[in-house]
Amino acid sequence: MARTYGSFSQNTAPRVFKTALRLFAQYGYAAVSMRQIASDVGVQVGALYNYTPDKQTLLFTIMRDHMENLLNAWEGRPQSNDPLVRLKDFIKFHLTFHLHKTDEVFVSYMELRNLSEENFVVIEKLRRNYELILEHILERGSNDGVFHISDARVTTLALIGMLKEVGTWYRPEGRLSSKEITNIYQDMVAHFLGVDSPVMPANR
Amino acid sequence: MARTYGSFSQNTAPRVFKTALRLFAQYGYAAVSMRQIASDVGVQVGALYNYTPDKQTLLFTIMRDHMENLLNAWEGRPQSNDPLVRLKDFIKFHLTFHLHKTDEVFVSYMELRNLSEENFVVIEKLRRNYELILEHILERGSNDGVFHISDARVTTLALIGMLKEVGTWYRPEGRLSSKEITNIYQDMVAHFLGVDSPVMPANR
DNA sequence: GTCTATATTAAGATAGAC
DNA sequence: GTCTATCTTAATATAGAC
Repeated sequence: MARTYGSFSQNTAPRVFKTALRLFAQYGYAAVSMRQIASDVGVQVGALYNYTPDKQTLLFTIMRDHMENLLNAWEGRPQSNDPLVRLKDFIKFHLTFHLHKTDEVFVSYMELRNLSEENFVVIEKLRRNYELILEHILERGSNDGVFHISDARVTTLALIGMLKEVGTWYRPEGRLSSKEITNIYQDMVAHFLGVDSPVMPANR
Repeated sequence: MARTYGSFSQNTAPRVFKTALRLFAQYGYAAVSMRQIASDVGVQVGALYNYTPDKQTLLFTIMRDHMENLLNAWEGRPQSNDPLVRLKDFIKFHLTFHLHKTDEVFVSYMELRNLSEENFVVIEKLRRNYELILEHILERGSNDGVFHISDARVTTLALIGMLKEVGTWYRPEGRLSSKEITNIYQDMVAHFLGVDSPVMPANR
């Protein structure tokens, strides 16, 4: 491929999105300028507009890609019929994904209000679909008598809150590994849902 | 008091801070301009600078006042020596405060990264002090054998996540009243901590 | 205490050269 | 595909009149 105007080109597209993601996570969408993104990528500001029609679309693309990756990754997994196994699978999946995609998760949560109305609708629907995965697992387990839940909706949201919180304090070099955290959470949540016997295949 | 330049003045100070709080909560600090605040207050932009030296201080003042109100309100309460009573008191206090100060809570959580370095240190310390209230209650209850906790720090953070989440979905006109939510949470958390007997003085 | 006017800086986005 | 240069708009903050 021919170089254009003396600059390296074929890697720019992914670098634009990665840089924007990192800066949005650190400073917030509204506080980051296109000039700052360009500077960190190592191009002039005009070049960015080869990769996005505007700043808003840059944010939207980042959030949509993340949510679709998340949903597709879950759908692509083998699904157990046992509610407790399914729940533990979900916790492991959620934590693995979220502890390794901290910027994406943070931006997708924090920048909802900076989406245009039409973009917000799209992202909110994807987000809701993800919450429904957990909600359905809980409903199923509750109906089967495996989980003991007083108010299903409140319990779902409380669990989501618990799981979301992890992203705010986890550090790869911290006291607990992502595997240890997963185990603690799996036990904590099972206990929380009043599961009778904690006897389970280990390290599922 | 004499009116100045044909305008009403004595109410402006609180209105500036209330308006800024509302707009920061809705659109985010970086996305809100001083002009927009002035317009909503009903003054010209220059008038704002009678009440704050700059925009940053406006944000800092809002966050500091909120955190100090929160801590002072807790300190001013009678404190029980029974860990479970204390825990339920804290949950009730937390939810009552947070369900009625949604904007303050939201801004204090979302805008941390828009504080200047020196302002961040002050707010972070206040935030940490608040978390420590719950952490100490759990430690005490754990030592007394009333609560059954595997990892104290993770449990504290999980609980904080659960409690924080409430602010994102509670609506005064929603299905559950703030009183009902409080009861559900008190029971859920007690169960979560493995408290043996749910027999408690009601509506504490 | 508030106004109008303005200084200064920086933002998003585009045009046209290479 | 990227550059430089520029258009247009809007931001924070200040000065001085009333």
